[in-house]
This record gives sequence, C-alpha cells and structure tokens, in this order.
Amino acid sequence: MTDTPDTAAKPSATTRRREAQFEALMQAAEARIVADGVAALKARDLAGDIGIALGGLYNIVADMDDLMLRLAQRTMGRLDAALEAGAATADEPAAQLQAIALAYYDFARQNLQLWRALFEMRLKNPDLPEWNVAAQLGLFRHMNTPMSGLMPDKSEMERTLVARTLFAAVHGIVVIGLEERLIAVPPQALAAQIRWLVRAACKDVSA
Amino acid sequence: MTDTPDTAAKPSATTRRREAQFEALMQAAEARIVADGVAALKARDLAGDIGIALGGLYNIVADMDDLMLRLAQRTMGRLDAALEAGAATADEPAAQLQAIALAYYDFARQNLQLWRALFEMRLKNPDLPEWNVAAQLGLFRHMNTPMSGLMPDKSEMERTLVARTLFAAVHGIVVIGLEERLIAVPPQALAAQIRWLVRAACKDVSA
DNA sequence: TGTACATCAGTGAACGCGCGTTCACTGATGTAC
DNA sequence: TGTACATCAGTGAACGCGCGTTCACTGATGTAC
Repeated sequence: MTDTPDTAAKPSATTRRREAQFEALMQAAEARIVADGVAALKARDLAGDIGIALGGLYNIVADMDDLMLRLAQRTMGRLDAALEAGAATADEPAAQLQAIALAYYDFARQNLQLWRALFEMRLKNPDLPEWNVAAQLGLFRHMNTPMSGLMPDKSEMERTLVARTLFAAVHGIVVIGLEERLIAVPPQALAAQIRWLVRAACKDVSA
Repeated sequence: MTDTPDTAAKPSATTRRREAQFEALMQAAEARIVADGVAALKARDLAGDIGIALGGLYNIVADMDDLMLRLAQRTMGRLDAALEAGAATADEPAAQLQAIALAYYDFARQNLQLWRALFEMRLKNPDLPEWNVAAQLGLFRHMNTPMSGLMPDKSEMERTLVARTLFAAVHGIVVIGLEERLIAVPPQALAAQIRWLVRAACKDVSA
C-alpha cells in the first residue's frame, strides 16, 4: 500500500516479468476471442497458451471476471482511439457525427469478435467496477463538440440525450447489420444507411 | 407419418393431455424467465414446476433448445400482434411507422425479460429452424404498407433496406434505453426520442 | 564469498458445483379376443 | 363382461461433461548476516 520511494523508478525484475505475463495473457485471450468468440474463453486454454500451469493464472489476474473486464478495457481503449481518429476527419458538426458513426461501424466490423465481447461477456459479479463504467461513458466524449455545434441553444442534458439516441440508433444498425443469421447486407450499403440516418437526424435537429 | 383420417377430428385423451402439459410447461418457463431471466431456465426447475419427473420433460419437448425456440415463437407471436395493433392506430405512413416503433418499445418494456430472451438465448445448435427464421422475418411485414406509401418510386429492395435500417435503429434505442447498468432515461423521454428519430428519418426519405 | 533462511511464483491434482440428457424400470391405460 | 397382453407415459438415479477455483507442495530467487 505505502510506496517505497527509492525503488519507484526502477521496476523490479519480478514486476517486469509480471507485466510481460499479463501482456502475454491478454494477447492470448484476444487471439482466442478473435478465433472462437468470448464464450470460448477457458482458463485452461489460456494457461496453456502462455505456457504456465492452470493455477498460475490466478497470480496474473484475480479471476475470469477480472480478465474479461481488463480485456474490455483494452478494446474500449482502441475503440476510443478509432472514434477520435474518425472525428478528426471532419469539422462540420453533422459531418463529424457521421464520421464518428462510420468509425464505430468500421471498428466493429474489423474487430468483430472483440467488439461483440464487450456486450456478450457474462460476468459472475454483475456490477461493473467504476473504471469500466467510466471508460464506457468516456466514449461519448467525442460527440460533445459536434453536438454543441449542432444544438448550441439546448441544455447540456438535452444534448446528452440526443447524443445517446444517435449512438444507440447507430449501434443498433451495426448490431443487426453484422448479425450473421439474417440476410447479409453488403458493408458499403450498410455504411450508406448509417450515413443517411445520421444526416437525416442532424438535419432535423438543427432545423 | 401417415395420417389416420378417421381419428383426425377427435383428439385422443392422450393428445389433449400432452397439449395441456405442453401449455403448462410453456407457462412455467415464461414465469421463470420473467422472474429470473432466460439464463436461469433449468430443466429440473421446470419439471418440478409442472409436477413431473425430470425425464418426463423429454416427452413434452425434444430438448432445451426446442423448448427455447418454442418460447421464442410464442413471444414473437405476441410481438406480432402488438405491432399489428400499433400499426392500426394511424394511416399516414410516417405516423404509422412511428406507431409501430412505439409499439415495439412498449412491448419490450412490458415484456422485458421475454423480449430479452429472444436475443439472449444461447442454443446448443446455432442454426435456427426455418419456422423460427420465418417468424422473425414476418415481423417486418407491418412496415410494408407505410414504406410503400413513403417511398412509392423506390424498388422493393430499397424499401426493405430502409425498413431494416429503421427497425435496427429503433431496436438499438430500445436496447440501450432498457439496459439497466447505464443511466436510466425516463420511459416517456425515450418514447419521445424514438418518435423524433422515426419522424426525422421519414421526413428525409420522402423529401 | 559463503551459508541459512524467508519469500513467493509456479505447479497440477483435486474439489465442487452445475446441469442437460439417458435409460432401465414401473405401472397405468387401452386393445384384442 | 372378463382375461391376457402390448404399449407407452412417467420415473428418478446415474451418467457425463465442463469448468472455475483452491491448495498443499516445490523449487527458484533474493536477503541477512
């Protein structure tokens, strides 16, 4: 708990080893998810993947919940970066919102299983740690600037509500669009639909 | 396989008994889902609920997959009726689409766990029987008339695509809106958002 | 530099629980004569 | 109406599998003197 000031700068060999193991574990888990989906994540497989005994997993991570939450954190970090990059490609509010929506779609498509894992992971303990909730809510920040540009006269709360609705709508289109079991819509057509819906919503809200 | 023509009209006592058992099973299962969610559906509990031995379940239903698919079928039947009733409350295309969207939202809210079960059930055998797929696709039929009114010059395919997008968007808003773990939006505000989005989309598409 | 000791990462067999499905058996129901 | 027999719904113990987590033990690493 109390920090040891003189050793703070130089991470011990053990600490570095831990970090390397953690990183290896995360990468193995991501590979498993990409290959077979989050439901196929098994403690034994992961231990085997990184070359340690089953029990050793619990020195790296508290339990499977912890593991999945940390994976989610990484994925959200990448998603956040993707949205940020998307937002940077436009200045006009409506165009910016479209760019963010498309960035979301692209991210989901290119990281299909990792993205799905965000919603499909079933935790033993249902209540999320604050750092996870914070990361979720943090993703909305990219919409702040365009929303302010779009609805300058409205209250913060109203803007948040509309932003949420817009995100939820786009999310729905992406979810249904990437669902395998229904008829496939070509990605380009889906992107056009997303662009259309966001444009229509923006047009209406600023009118 | 071959039908016995003379007994077709009068269902035997055994058959009626079977149907009664099936009905009891369905109701017990629905009660369980309403109370604890679809993940809490257990063969033992259900057998106990309807007062039969565990093994007897498999005389009523092929397996748990079968049970869940039949439950889904019932729920979709009710949803279909709700959408139909919703569509009947308006004539103008845009208003009708709004009514359908709101009917969907109301249904989801009032049958929260059963509605969730449609999406959350995990089947052993991932490919759905045709009757289930047909029921899913059948739900879209309510949008046909208003979509034709809204986009009379467009192709059938284009109308289908837009209908899908619209449904997916509304579905997304409902999913996120009814999610417990994020900030709650009052139902009335959510309904207003749905109405707004559908209206905005309709306005744009017919312009 | 060397020795004794403490620490703790790492091991993997075993625990414990959950749960869908099967199957040999029973007893009630219905049919044939 | 009565008897022998076949059928099959219903039973519940047992099977089989999966899988997260624990824990007594080991051996390597690092520290104190």
